[in-house]
Amino acid sequence: MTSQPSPRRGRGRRPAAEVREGVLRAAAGLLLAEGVKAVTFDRVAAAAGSSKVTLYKWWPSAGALAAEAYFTHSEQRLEFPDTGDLRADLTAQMRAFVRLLTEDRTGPVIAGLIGVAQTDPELSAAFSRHYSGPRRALALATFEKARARGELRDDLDLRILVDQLWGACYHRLLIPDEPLTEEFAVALVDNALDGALARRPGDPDEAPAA
Amino acid sequence: MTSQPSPRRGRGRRPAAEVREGVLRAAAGLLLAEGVKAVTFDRVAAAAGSSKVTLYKWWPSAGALAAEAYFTHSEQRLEFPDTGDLRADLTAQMRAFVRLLTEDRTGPVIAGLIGVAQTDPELSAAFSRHYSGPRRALALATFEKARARGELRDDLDLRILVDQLWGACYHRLLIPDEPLTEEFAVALVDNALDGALARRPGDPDEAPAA
DNA sequence: AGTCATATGAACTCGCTGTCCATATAAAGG
DNA sequence: CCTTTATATGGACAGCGAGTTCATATGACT
Repeated sequence: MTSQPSPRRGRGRRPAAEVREGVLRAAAGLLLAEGVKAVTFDRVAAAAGSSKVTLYKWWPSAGALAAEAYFTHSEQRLEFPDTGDLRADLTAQMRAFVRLLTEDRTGPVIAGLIGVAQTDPELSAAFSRHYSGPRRALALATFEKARARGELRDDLDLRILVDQLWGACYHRLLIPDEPLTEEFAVALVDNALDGALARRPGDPDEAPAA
Repeated sequence: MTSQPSPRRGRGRRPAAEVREGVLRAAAGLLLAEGVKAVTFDRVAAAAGSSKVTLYKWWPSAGALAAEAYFTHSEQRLEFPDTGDLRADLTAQMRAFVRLLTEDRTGPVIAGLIGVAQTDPELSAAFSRHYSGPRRALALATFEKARARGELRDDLDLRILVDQLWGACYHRLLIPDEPLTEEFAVALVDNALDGALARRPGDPDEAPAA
């Protein structure tokens, strides 16, 4: 009788894990359905059937709660293909990333989280720790391997390469002056690998501008 | 007494231009002093000594008001050096951009505006129209000229080059996993122009991956 | 001067924030 | 099994901002 987990569970203390789980589930629901702005302490508490006070105890800001809810419930695969052909692997990776960012729900959610992060340090930290950080590290590791294989220049700052590629995609996501497409992803990789210069730098005589 | 333009100007209609000017000035003050979050209709109206109703009539959202205030009062120079040496010009431009983004006030303000824009379509449109759009067009024009001079590859999508360069800077501004420095700007330009590959593509025979 | 357009203050509803209680109950200890 | 302690709960609260409505005062135009 008393061990039944549900029927009239209303008032007093409930196990912390159970409460947290319910709150995160409710927050994720609101986040995916209505966007970041809908994730307020008030609405999450109401949707989860919990008390606002409980939420304030565990999460420093609504943004941090939204971030944790998203990262918890979206189990993204963090994998890089590594076939030994950097251009092919990178192209596949960037296409997948663009596909993720242009999905109906995912794109706006990620953009919204980054947006709120600009005025919510807690969310910013959570985003770096759970999302952008690991991905950056993974990309870097892939580049290290490619460089060890001799595919990349030795004098390159690989971190900058990450900004050139992922940053370009985020740029089109966050400041949508140009469309974010898979063709963009493909051309982006080529640009980054081959460079923009017309004169191939292999030539000893740099053609003078005349 | 009654013709004095200021002392007891309280009640009735005032010239639209004068009101708008005061509102924008107040909004810019709040924006620079306390950030985007401080630019609310309530506070701007109070600071400008105007009525909230007036603000609602002219600006669709607090974000749009903040954007207009910023663009109006920050008269940025929209110039590109064009000495005929693309690498030097671009390096100068990116250094200046990074310097702008890392200024005490400007950086957070721009980041905040982009952040709010993720959930404020009006602000997003204003940002594109007044800020990112013109800058993108200017950069593109510079690249066109460089390409006409033969400095850039003919098959290049120049718009992507813009994303690689400016997008990388915005990336470090908005998702601060790595520092945004002038050294970064310099290396970024080199990366974009020279490419990341170790094999110089100048060779007529493209080395097959085997 | 008279008329019209409109900026104004005040008041209002609503939602969200952040914090205060007293209470009910789960978990731990005897 | 009973007691104690920790804590989740509902309710209430003040404060702020969004967004609207109203009557009024006054600049601008005829």
